[in-house]
Amino acid sequence: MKTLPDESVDLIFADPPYNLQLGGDLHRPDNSKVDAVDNDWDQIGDFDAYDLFSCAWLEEARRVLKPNGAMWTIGSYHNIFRVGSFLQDMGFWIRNDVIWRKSNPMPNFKGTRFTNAHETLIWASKTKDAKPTFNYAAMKALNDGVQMRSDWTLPICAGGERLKNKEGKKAHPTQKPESLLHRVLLATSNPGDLVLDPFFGTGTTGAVAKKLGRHYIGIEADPTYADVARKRIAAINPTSEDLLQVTQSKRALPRIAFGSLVEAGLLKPGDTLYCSQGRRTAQVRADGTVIAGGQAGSIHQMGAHVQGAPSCNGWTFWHVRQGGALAPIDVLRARIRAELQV
Amino acid sequence: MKTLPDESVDLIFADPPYNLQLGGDLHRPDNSKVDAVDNDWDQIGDFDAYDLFSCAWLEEARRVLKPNGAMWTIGSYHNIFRVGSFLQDMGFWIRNDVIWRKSNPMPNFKGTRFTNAHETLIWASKTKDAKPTFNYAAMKALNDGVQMRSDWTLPICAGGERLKNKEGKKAHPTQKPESLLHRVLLATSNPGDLVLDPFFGTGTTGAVAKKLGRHYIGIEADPTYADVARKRIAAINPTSEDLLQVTQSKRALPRIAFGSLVEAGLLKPGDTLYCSQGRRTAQVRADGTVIAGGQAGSIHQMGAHVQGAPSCNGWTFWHVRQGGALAPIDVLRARIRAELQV
DNA sequence: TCCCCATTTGAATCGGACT
DNA sequence: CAGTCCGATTCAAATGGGG
Repeated sequence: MKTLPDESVDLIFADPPYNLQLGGDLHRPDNSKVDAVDNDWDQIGDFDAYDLFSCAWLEEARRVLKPNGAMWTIGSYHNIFRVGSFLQDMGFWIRNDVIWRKSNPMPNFKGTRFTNAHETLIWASKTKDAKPTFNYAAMKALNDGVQMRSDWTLPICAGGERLKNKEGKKAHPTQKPESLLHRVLLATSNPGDLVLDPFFGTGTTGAVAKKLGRHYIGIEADPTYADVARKRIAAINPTSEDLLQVTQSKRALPRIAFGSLVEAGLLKPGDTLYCSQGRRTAQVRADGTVIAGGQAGSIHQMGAHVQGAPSCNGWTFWHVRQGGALAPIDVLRARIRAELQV
Repeated sequence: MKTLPDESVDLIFADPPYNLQLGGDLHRPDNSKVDAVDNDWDQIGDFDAYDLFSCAWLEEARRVLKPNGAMWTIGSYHNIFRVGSFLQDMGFWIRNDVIWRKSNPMPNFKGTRFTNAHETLIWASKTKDAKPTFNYAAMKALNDGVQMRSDWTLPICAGGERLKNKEGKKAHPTQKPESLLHRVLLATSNPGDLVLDPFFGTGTTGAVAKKLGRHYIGIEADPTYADVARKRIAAINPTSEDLLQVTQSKRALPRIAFGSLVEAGLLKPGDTLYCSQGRRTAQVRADGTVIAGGQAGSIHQMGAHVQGAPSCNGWTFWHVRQGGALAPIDVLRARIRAELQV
């Protein structure tokens, strides 16, 4: 990076080591072992060492970035707060933080935390007054005609896209999906621009840059990764129709948990639910379970329980009293759905 | 906050001002503890005051929080990276960063950025080794039976929930939705706990705490906001205690020794246990150990032994013959537990 | 060729009570 | 405080084999 001239690149995408601090081995409930990121390159050290490392590469990034260039970084809660603070301290101006919302994250196997289902990207310009590229209309088109939001729901890199080594194992433990880079490059660069990735890995940034007609520079310390990246990018046909591809955003009908009704205040803990006849009742608890017939469980389980049935759709079985009459709780769900649809 | 005793609160929810630069109406507290700031950062002018302010209230928060208490903060990209870094520097241990994904955010009117559609929360414990409350099973129940993720889709505070002043304008510019606090308090506190909100505003934290049977302390500098909060919370009827019980994790259930089953006569020495396929067997001994694969030990040890697995839950691995079919010995444990309840 | 079911896997700061 | 041992704990998507 030191060899690059000042103010020479249009966009930097940096996926630095996260400096994960893992304990012992982690096993799934079926006793299989999780293939964790325990590579040496991720073990930077304590916060002081990581801060020194971060400042060093960020200073170089700042030097080589054009005045109106785009600065992107990605990270998790382990490192992103530190990187974000340094960006601000150095005078970068944050335009957005963007959430990569994983559609298929790894679960929390021990039941100790929320599923770690996202990573955070930061899009910054070099200064407050800079005029970085932002292809607003392209983003809107990519998002079915409505403004692109700061949360992007994309699957993790798997299947045929995931590069394997000779042993059939993943070639890199943290390969990013091309869809993510596609959106980054399409949004904040133009064809012919020069893109720099100082942590190239297996070259996702280069692959997408080539497909989208951007030039690229990739820096990678590990020769094995660099070799994989070279072969990968060489196999890409730059004149293909890939240039026209856009990732489709899937907008499935959102699933609504019964607990959402309690959170939203449409139902309160202690409220009574009735069957359509009004003879069976259930009481709502704070976590979205209900008590009926002396047991606690979901609206579906307890609907089945009081009927002695194998299953039950609680949304249509249980009712609330509305102005003297009984209305199925499905009408409350419809109200939540209406709010969620922008 | 200075008047509160050390290690006295179970949960802190802090919604600090997001940025000194933008509002300009952020006043540094007169009693800010400058000597507590031991960071040696090379700060850029505008962030200095905000950092001093942040460190001051975070240090106090750390002092009053119980060793196993929960620390929550919320913010946007303007301030959350700084707050998150300070939390780490002070020794807080981040458990999750959580994304509040707004279903109805304000659009970006000028088309210059992505719609700012989320805010970031940080859930941290006081130290790495702390054992904070996490109601895993309740969160899973609230999310329709699947593990709660780190991204929460909830609408912004609007409609009847949004407090208005006499002129019909919003009483507070950044009132948080009760649904957000509901999830925070339900996940990481228990009924009877003491919740502190050092930036109380119009009292959303207090309102939800009262509804969920948590005690609360709210600190608010602006008397107008404090007045709104007092009236708002006074109008709330607390929920009766028994309905605040939430789905319990199995870890919270009383522990039953396998030997209890032998003592109670549910199993006899010499009885045979089977794996679910019936191919592996074990023999029960009088002291609650079993013999399998030529060795003797606990049901867990022998379950792991015959599978060649690192560990095993013997309660679900081993079965007994009941009327021709196989049933896990866990059903026998359930019978003992039911008797203990009486 | 298609459907079904079992298997595999992904940036993870992943337990806790008792001796 | 370290060691021991009980025993709780997973979701979405891709892959691959059998019918």
